[in-house]
Amino acid sequence: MAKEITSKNENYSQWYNDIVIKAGLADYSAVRGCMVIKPYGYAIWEKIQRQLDAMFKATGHQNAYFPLFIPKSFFSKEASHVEGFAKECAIVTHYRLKNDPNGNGVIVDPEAELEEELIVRPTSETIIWNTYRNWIQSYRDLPILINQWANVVRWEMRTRLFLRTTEFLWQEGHTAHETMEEAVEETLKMVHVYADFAEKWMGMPVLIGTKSEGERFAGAIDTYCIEALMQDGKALQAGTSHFLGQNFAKAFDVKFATKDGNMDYVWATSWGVSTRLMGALVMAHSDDNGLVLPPKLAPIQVAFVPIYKNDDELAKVSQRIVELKAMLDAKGISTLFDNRDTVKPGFKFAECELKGYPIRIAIGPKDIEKGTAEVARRDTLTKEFVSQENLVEYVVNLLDNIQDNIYRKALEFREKNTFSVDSYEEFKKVLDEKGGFVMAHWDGTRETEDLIKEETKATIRLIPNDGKKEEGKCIVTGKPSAQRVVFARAY
RNA sequence: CGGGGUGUAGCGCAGUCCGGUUAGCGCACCUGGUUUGGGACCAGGGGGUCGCAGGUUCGAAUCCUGCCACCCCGACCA
Repeated sequence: MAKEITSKNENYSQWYNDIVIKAGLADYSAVRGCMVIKPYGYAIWEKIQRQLDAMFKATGHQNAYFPLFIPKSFFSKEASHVEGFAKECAIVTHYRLKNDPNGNGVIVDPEAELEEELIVRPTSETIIWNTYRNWIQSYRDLPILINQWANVVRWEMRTRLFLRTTEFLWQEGHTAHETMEEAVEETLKMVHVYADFAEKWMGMPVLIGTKSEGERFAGAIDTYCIEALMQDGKALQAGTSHFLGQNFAKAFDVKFATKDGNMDYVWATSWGVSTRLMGALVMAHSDDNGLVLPPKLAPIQVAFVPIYKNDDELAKVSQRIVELKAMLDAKGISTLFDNRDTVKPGFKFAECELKGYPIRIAIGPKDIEKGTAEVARRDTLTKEFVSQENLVEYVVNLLDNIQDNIYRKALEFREKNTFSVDSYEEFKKVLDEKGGFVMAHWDGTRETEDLIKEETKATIRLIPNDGKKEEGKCIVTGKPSAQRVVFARAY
């Protein structure tokens, strides 16, 4: 098979592409900027979806589905929103093809032009708020807590598998509230749901904070986010939650009768994570041998590899594996018995590592004799002989252990790559030599933010929500600052 | 949208500069056998409109013109 992976140190982006392609997560497609998510990759996405969906339901949300197409006029209703997305919208102008009279296949039928063009949604605030107007008359109709799983299209200049593609899958929550306090609370609640998910399920530590003006969602009053650090020292925004104030309610005229008989505009939030999380997952944990998956999101948690020299041995080994597999299955562990006779064990071992199965168990004739099994863990690449009697318990514990260890490693990496600097020179030096998160004082102005971005390519990833107040001076202007903010070069 | 690169079998490539049998190689695939505790070996076999369209020529993967696609780097963005 010869699935050589480019070394991470040699060429990080090639390493990333190699893993995505060779581990079978995704494939390039015939369409520019669009990818095919392959079954193994999609299985991971399904696990992500299942857990997040449960968390949304547990916080009182329901799923619904809104149209892919949005009338162009909706976009002009919220000024900053249009400005944010106008440059990357795909537009439907016609609804019919016809045979080319010159015989060159089909052409767009010029007769079939739409009266009003449709925008392929880059996000759904406009269509949803246009709909909510009809659903909300009184405070009794509130809150509305809806989520949708959908695809969206943003016409990007440059694409990267999972991290940035023209079409991607995501979920977007859109809620409507009676008061500002309630909407703010919802916004914060959901960013914490994301943080919880990232840390407990993906094994990926994240910072929680507020976006600066320059990084804020188009149309939001405040954007909260979770931000993770990738192994190349670049930051990756992994989820956002927006407090939209009354901006969309005003744009779409969504008013409600309050308890005291007045009319008021509805308060809104929206929040989302996308298949970009898949990219984050790859870059957070994987190594030069391939993918490393946290057990909680691994489609296959334990792979069995039989070792044998002849049919007789195979029969004995298989029988034992089937029994052990059944015991693990009964514990809710997803297992694979790799009994292909077309490849050798060594090949299977390499493949298990490439695909990131957290645990691999090899059983051969000697194990049958001794009542043991060779248990290898993907995260540390170490192996140990375990007695078959204790195997189930051992595996159950080991899966937890691996989940913890992956998180701990990532956390350690982030801590080692988070720096505090007090001068602009030091700031640039750290960025160039080490990367990572750089904590520095900032005077809070858009001008300084833009200047730093222009000169160093680093952006303010977030203003920490739990940030310790600390008097200091802006590294660029020397103006007073109340707390450090997090800078980084980002994806 | 700027810069660079690539397009030849499923994948990775050679061949292109300097046109000339039947377009090669490795991996993968198929058949048979031997193998199987870290990416097996031997033998045989199948698979190609050389990205597309024109042109030059007795003859084009190779030269010329145009187009298309994808990747990488940058600006923009989740």
